[in-house]
Amino acid sequence: MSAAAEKAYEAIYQSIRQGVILPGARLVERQLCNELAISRTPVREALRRLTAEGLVENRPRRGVVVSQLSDADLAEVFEVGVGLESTVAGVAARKSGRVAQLVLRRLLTNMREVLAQEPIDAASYASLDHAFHMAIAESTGNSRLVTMLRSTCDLRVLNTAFGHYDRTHYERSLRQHETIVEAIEAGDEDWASSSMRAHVLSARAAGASRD
Amino acid sequence: MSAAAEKAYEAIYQSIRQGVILPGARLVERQLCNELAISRTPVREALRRLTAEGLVENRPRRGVVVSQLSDADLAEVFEVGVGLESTVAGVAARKSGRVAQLVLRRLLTNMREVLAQEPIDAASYASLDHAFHMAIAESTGNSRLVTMLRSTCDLRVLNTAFGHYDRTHYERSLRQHETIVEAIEAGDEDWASSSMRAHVLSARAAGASRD
DNA sequence: AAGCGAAAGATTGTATACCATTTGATTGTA
DNA sequence: TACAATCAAATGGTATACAATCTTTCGCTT
Repeated sequence: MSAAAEKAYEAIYQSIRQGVILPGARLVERQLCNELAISRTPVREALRRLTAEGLVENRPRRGVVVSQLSDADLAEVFEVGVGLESTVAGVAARKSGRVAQLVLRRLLTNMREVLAQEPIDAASYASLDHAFHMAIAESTGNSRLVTMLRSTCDLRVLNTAFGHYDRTHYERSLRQHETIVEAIEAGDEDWASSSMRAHVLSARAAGASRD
Repeated sequence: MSAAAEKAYEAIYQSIRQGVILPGARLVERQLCNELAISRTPVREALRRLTAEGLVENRPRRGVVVSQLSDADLAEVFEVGVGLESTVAGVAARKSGRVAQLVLRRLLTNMREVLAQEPIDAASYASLDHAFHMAIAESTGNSRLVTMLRSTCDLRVLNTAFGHYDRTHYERSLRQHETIVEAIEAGDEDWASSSMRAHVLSARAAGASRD
């Protein structure tokens, strides 16, 4: 993807992830062209890429809308997430190196600091949580795992954001994160895989679409 | 994706999967336009989609080439495959219905018939094997699992095709398929998941990029 | 003869024009 | 007033023209 198309993708992607454009909203090509000062071709390219990643849906001849996940959709995403994340954690336990593990430790520290505040800054925690999961994926050195996980994480973040989380939930999440890091540092594949699985399942049980 | 773009995608996709276009080959947009009698826009759209799926790679300003997987790439694909396929099998054990299971039985029968011949028709078995794995995925009712699995299956099929398989390998593959179906029919998630995992790992061990 | 450099050709990236379909509004009628 | 038919505006799909960049080749110099 080249300059203009990349610019369009990044702009739209960030707008969706940061909630500037809400689920259900319609994306009109010519409108995006004006805002970004580029032509339709790269805009369409960006939209198709977002479609492939599941962030938007393409109704033929009717334009694209930001994906609005039904309960069934969310269940699908979690089903993929449980399998994918536990696989990722297991591989990370086998293959992650020292520097990657230091990054994870650093992220844990930052998360603790966020939870030390009152009230809790949900957006900050969400951002750190996302970074945490992606850091584990990247530590596997498997670019395909990274891509797939990014897709499911983005989808989970789409229609929610720790809305129902209280302090208890956050602290449980942090404890689980700590366990996962310990398992990865120990190089214990099954332990890492299982604790990540438990982590994702508990997030689903909490009714949040994200952990 | 609409008419022309869909046509382009399907044509290029099939050409790659059936080996009409070999890995490493360059795909020139104008040339594809002439062959398909459509303009560049839908051709480019198809190429981007294939890029997202990993079947082709896009070198900016230098065109797209059919993906040629290195050993490291293949290892990545298998790492994803092991996790994804075992997840799929587990979900299938929980959710697949009677008709889906009958389809699997039918595929087993067909595979047995292929192996009853001498010499073994590798292409036929490969086709049935692919259908088998995709049928399990579809029986989960989870469209996202289907999409992801299709991607990894296609990649595995890309640079090989049972080249190193002898009759022993084929028969082992068939036995494993039978076990997987039994586990799914029994509704036993762990059994299904484990036997699928074993199946994929044994395929990797056999040195083939496909099972 | 070998190597470097410039120009020409080929090919991708971007912009725009045109066509087909959808959407919505307006007007006429029951 | 309610409904339906029709027409206009909006918008996505496709084709094509233009620009930027890469590749290759040909010629010049050493």
